[in-house]
Amino acid sequence: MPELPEVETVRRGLAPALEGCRIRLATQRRANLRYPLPDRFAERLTGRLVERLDRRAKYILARLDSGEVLLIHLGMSGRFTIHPPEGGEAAPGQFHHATPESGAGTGKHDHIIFDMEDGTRIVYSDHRRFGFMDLIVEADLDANPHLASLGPEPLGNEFSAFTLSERLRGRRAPIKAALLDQRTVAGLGNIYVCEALFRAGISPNRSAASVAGPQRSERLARAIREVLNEALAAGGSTLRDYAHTDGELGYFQHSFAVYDREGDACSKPGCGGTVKRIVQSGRSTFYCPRCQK
DNA sequence: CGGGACTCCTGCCAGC
DNA sequence: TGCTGGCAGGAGTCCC
Repeated sequence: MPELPEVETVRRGLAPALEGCRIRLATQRRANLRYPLPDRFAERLTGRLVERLDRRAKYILARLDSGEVLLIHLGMSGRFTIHPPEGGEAAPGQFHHATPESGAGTGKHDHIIFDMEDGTRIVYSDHRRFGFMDLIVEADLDANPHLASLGPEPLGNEFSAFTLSERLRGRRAPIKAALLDQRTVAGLGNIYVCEALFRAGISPNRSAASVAGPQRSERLARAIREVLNEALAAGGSTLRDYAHTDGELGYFQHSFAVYDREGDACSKPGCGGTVKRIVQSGRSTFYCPRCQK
């Protein structure tokens, strides 16, 4: 689920339940996710006020009144569900709005539980456990290894054709691999890299360096911003009164032009090509060999 | 250093 | 129906 648009959607969904709210009780049901949880993880969260919820790349950052930041990465399968108090009403904008049921948070893969002061229960579950959480002193945040080497936010002001070009120059790796590298641009994953390259008409096999010129880098930078913005809009628009807990977010998956569409006719008007699947550094790439050059 | 292969973990689905 | 292999939205580590 989680590339930038999904993580931002999750952040927005969690915000009403967390921002300005105090954690009455945090519970960890195992000692590790992808990595060991920090010492006394649950105790350090219990009683804390969540002052603000931010996002950087694919990370969610919960700033706490203790001066620490709870860093959250959803990995491949990390999910939050929000369970309003019995008899309570879901705030507008909440997602994964589960019907209040005792037993929420007791599933096999429910690893972390936040019981908020107002009775809302927030459950983090992650069946593959590629996600992780950490607690970091706020002053040390920028130096944190997870965050320190991240490239620019693609929807932020510092991202442009020029900054993209600078980060592609001289790199011999395929552009597909370079874009998955979070040091190039932060927040892209397999889906949106495929989609952005399709929109830009750039072959995933082309070397990163060969995309560093002004024309291609401009097209690619624009395509990245476009696809992320559209996905964000699709995710956000369907989150309101979203009533499932199956982890599906938004409906942008119906708008994929190439991702998971092997064998389909290319959607570019007049192209006539067929979407192909190849494997690059162990991961599927979908593209149209006809119009992506 | 850059880049590619491998790794972690579990679930699901197609194919036999 | 049941088993097997392949694949899944990520990214750190190791090795050349």
